[in-house]
Amino acid sequence: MSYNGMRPVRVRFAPSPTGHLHLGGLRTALFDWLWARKTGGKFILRIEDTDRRRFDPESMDSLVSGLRWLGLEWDEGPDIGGPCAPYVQSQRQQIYKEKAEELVKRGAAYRCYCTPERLADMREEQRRAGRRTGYDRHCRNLSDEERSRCEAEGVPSVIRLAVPLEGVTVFSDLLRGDIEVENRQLQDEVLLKADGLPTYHLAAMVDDNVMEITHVLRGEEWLATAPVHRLIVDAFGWEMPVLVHLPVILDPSGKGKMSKRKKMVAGKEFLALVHEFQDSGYLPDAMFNFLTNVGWNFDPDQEVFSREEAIERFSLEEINPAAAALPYEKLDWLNGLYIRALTPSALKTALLPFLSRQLGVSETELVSDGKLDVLIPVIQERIKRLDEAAEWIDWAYVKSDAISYDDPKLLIGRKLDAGQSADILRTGARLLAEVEPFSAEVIHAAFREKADEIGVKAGSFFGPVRGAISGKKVSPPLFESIEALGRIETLQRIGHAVAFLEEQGALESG
RNA sequence: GCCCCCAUCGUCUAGAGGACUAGGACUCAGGCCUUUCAAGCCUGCAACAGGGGUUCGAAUCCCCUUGGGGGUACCA
Repeated sequence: MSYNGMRPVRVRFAPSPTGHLHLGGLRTALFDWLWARKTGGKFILRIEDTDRRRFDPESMDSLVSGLRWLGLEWDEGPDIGGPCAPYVQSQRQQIYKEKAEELVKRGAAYRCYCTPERLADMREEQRRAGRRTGYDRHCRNLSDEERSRCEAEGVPSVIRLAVPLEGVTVFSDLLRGDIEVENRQLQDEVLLKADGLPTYHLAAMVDDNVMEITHVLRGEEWLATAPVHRLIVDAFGWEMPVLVHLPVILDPSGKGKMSKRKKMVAGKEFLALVHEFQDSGYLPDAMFNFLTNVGWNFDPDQEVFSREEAIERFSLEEINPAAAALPYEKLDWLNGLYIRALTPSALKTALLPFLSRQLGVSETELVSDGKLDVLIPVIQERIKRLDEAAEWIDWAYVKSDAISYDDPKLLIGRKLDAGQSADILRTGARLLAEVEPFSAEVIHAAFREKADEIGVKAGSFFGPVRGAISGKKVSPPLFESIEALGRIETLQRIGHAVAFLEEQGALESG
């Protein structure tokens, strides 16, 4: 597939390095990538760092690592170069300056000498008068004498676009069709700032042209300034790329654009930054699957699909122009699905950094004992995020005397009293002392047999043991847990539990 | 305020005039399974914002209202 039947597709993700990459940006990049891969075109990464004040040096890492995390490799970009290098706008200053001057010569733009103070006063006055705010075009009508006087005095200036005073500007959005805007609603936007750097309006149009971008995917927040971009492109006599304004991603309340700032909704803090999702243990494949289905739909009857399938089916025309909130619960569900689809060994690898951090045990130590190999397969279907694993198995990584039995119900079997529960625990301990080999399967069989023999329900038997070894009411399956813990440690914990029950009993009767 | 965009279950969505008694997924509720918790399976609750047109026929087309979102910087 190609643009105009001729040009190969070239799309670009053009973030500005002003902070951490958030999910909205990642989704834009994802759709760019999908389109490039589908069409056999190029996916380009371009850094739009034309705002010196908002520049954040750390954001480059965030951008790059976020994109890589999702697996969106680019074909041209700052780090790998390409035919249109450099791909960092601050390194392309000269070209914007020339292009801006060119527009001035053509009469499509003009120098403006207004100070920021005058602009601020003007806006203030407009606001007070209840009028529409906007540049009053003071410098558009400067006489030649005034102009040369300003130049002679060295008054700092910007270059502004000379928007037609009348008529309408029409541009086309792939998802919304033709959109018509009256020129009198438009501003004489600044193209080149006083510091010599371009604004987005100029820089993006110039680069999109120079880099032969065929499709521009960007956030819906750009829709309002698209007519200005059309005017700029026309002034140069260039061809307009296909515009695709992606719906904004709303915060979970469904109100307002998801921002980088932390926000609480329904008493819960929700994630917005890519690295936060990463740190919470979402799998890249799950995130890819999830994000692809927000604003676009793979198939109403198939929720889970591979990258290849997504590339195969993706189409720009099918993108839904309506803003959407992220279905976070669906993400959790999907992530759980992907976790369960992992091989235990792959899951172990993915889990190691999380467990190490949360359990305070080094990764080498975690790998050296065999516990994880027994435990991971049984917690696999119980976790939806990687960061949930630690709380399932933390009891296996503490000393036996660190297990607390404070909750009195912990060691009491269903329909049993404290004395009977202690007996049950002693029975279990006897079994565990002899069983050979010390494996979940064998232990399980032994316990079953004993339960039948003494006429105790499985739940009543296993419950106290579970409490004894884990200190928890809810734990991974009991027999794998026992196997992971090992015979000595298990017997020690049961011993402590029995002692605890006896102590309780003594206190009560005494 | 002004300009622009959008509008199907709580949420993500299918639906491009008759196949709609509006489908799927998540969530939630109930059930089965079961050593706890999960997972799995089954069942259920739940939507075309409102009003006018157009048409034999409208969730689908048009208009208005309402609601929501975006923009209104020498930020992107």
